[in-house]
Amino acid sequence: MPPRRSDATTIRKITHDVLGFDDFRPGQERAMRAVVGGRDTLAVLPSGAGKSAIYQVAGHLLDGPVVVVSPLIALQRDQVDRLEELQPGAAHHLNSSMSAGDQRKVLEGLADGTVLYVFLAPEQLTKPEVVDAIRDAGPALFVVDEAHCVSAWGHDFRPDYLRLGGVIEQLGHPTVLALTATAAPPVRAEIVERLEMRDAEVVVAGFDRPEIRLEVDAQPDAHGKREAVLDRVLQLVGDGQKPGIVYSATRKGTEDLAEALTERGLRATAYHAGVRAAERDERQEAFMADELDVVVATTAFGMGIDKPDVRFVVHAEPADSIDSYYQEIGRAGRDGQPALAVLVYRQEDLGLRRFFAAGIPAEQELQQVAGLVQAAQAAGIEDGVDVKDLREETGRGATPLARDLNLLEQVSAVVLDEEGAAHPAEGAPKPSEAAAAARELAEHHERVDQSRVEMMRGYAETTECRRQFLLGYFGEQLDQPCGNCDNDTRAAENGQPQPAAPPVDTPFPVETPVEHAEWGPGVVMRVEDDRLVVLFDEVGYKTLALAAVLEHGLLKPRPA
DNA sequence: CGAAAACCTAATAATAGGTTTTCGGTGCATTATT
Repeated sequence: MPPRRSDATTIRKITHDVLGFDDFRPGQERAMRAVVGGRDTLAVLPSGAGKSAIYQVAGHLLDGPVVVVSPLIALQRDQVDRLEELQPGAAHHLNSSMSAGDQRKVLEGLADGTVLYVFLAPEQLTKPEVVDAIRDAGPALFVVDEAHCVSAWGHDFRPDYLRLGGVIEQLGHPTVLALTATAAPPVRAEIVERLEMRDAEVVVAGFDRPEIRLEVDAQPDAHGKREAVLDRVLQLVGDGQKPGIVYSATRKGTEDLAEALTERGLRATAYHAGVRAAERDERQEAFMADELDVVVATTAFGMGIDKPDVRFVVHAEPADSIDSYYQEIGRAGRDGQPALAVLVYRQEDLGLRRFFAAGIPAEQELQQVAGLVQAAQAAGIEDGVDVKDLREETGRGATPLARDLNLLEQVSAVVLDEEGAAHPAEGAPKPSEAAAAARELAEHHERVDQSRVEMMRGYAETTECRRQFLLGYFGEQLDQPCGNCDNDTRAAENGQPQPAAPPVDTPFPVETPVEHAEWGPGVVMRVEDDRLVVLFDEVGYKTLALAAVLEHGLLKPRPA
């Protein structure tokens, strides 16, 4: 159905009347127009760029409620509170922290038109009564907030993210709006694919954060690294550059660093998922209220932290990808004032990231799971196999089992019904064949994930402008070295400013589609003096020496 | 993959040194006890 009022004037008027502002952030208006015009849209916009304004304005112009999928209950609450000020009573969340009665009231409110916005986690959409209620209300817009979770969490941790595409279909495919602050091109492609977005408009804007200075402090050993982290934080806080966040890869690492910083007189605390909920909330609130100099945290600390005056983010270990790293350092300097991102780097620390990126399930395990599902049907069990039963029969944990089932589902061996029970797919291959196909798929994921870790290494070890490296990873070109990273500063001090732009006569400029004999099709992501970074469909990111490429004719241009 | 803990060993007392084993991140929902 064509929208009635999608013109720019109307959008501007609604934005002014409802949200009270007249100037759009980059990309914001374009995304609004696409959504109001009924087009599926992926908006990659920086935090604080008013992503929620996009669906708020659309909510005013469209006919039907807005469904917002949000990964954390805490985020749902924040967003409902914010909307409450603008449109009292229109926004509600729906999750297991509510009484059954309150949950039912929200669904009834959707039916009678009093609830205009509903915020929920993807797990809610596995319940048939929730999906039915939303479908019957005729939703106008389906929003996936923090949409990178689809790719980052869907495969094992929170598999219901991978099923959102099917849910959207069940809802009659309302317009889909996916929102995220960072996503490299392959992550964008996966979001569009998994959500089954049609003819998606992709809006990417405002990636650069020039106010964040980028530094890497390379350290040879564990002790030196620890001291370097502590010294740096003490010095920053001593200079009044606070508050800040220190990221560590392990819970134990956060506890150790927080204790050491406290001993040295700072107001520091650890934050990770092992801290009990009430205590975590207190620590987060203390940080927000400027009662702490520094929070030492795992990745549990982040989404929803929108504090404008964070002055530094120090990493005691590298992140698992540049996507994650950029998201984490992006929490600094949101007020636009200078901020600092330091990665204290040891090569060995990439090992943990490689470990998490690894893990191809044994073919035997996959075969066992596929076999159990088929055997149940052969035995005449109509309801399928419950995931809980599979856990008992295989003795495996929830996370690996979820991954196995996802893989088997993707190779058309297993389907999961609305209750979450597993059935054999129609015309399912034999368990042995399904297992082989699933393993192959897992190998593909692993190659890509490992290549993302390698790109993190590339960032840590590059001698060129770090901002050009980061932005290049996201497919954005920065023509000049930024002058606000350690490499550029060092070059300037040595009287050898970084070379301006890559030579224009390179045979494979950025964005050239190429073909490699072994690795297949890919796209050039980055060009340096003597090497190329190519993103291959099958194996992820690869760095190639330009000399070898030219000498052996490794790459051929490919029609786009 | 790498660090740290746990477990050995060789020796005749306490502990240094080597080998094996374990562990590591993110949250929804649900259910069983206080």
